[in-house]
Amino acid sequence: MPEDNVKKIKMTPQRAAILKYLEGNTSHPSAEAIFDAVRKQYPMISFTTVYNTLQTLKDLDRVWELNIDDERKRYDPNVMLHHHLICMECKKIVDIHMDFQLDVPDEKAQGYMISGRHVEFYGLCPKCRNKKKNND
Amino acid sequence: MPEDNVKKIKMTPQRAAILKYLEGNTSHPSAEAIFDAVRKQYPMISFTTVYNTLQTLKDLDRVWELNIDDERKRYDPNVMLHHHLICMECKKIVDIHMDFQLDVPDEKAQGYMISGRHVEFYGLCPKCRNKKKNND
DNA sequence: TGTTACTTTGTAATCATTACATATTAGCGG
DNA sequence: CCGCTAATATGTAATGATTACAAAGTAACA
Repeated sequence: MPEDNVKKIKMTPQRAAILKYLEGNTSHPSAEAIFDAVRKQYPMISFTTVYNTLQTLKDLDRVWELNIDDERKRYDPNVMLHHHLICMECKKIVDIHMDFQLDVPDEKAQGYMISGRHVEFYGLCPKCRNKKKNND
Repeated sequence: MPEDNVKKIKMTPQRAAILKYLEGNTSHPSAEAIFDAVRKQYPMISFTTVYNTLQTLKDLDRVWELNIDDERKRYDPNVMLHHHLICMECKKIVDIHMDFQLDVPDEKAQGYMISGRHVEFYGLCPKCRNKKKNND
């Protein structure tokens, strides 16, 4: 039978609520955003639980911790290779699904063993472009 | 005559010391690393001055603030387009000078105006590779 | 159903960074 | 060279995100 390659974690209502919120979520939420969202369904959840759960999911490679936002960590349940575009104004992050050629030849790798790659694009989202335009 | 395209800032001993430390520096120092280094030559400098100066230099596009390290901001005096490789173990960052094709077609840009791009590579530096090996 | 290791919770601590009030000074005009 | 003023430096306090910890609770296995 096909092996289930998703490692088991002890399932709790809190974790279920967090996982449900993250499932298919492409908003790249911060821990706080996750906390606020989950709290609506599960008011007694604590912030620490959100952090603990995110740490656990990260260790199991079930979420990706993004450092792209300079103000806070953001989390992405999509752990397949993809890239991101961040609005420098409002910090909204969207996915870029493109297959860039990102091979680094040994002589440029300086002895590092490279295991991950990620392209960040910086710009202005449609809303913030408009705001800027109207302020001119 | 050729216009000097470097905007003037009021020069102080503190700023001179910070600039001197950053000049040609490829270690991608944190604010704390800059503070520690500059303090050796200029013991009375305050941490706040380092942050203030970095903010000023950032506004003038004379340094690049990197969010690649999840623990702290790192600063890079080289503002020409280049990329980075970070050791997931010790957080050492090295430059990758390569010219990747990173154009995003309009239909993938989701209305964003893209003005910057940056590739992050994750891996293990030579030292940390060895440590890992010896622990096996 | 009992046990136990794993989780949750709340609070306190930590760490990086920013805010602010006060003292100092670079750089300009005279 | 001198004096003025806006910009800067300093120290301390505040902030905000994240982590540590101890005590109480519970999922999941036998």
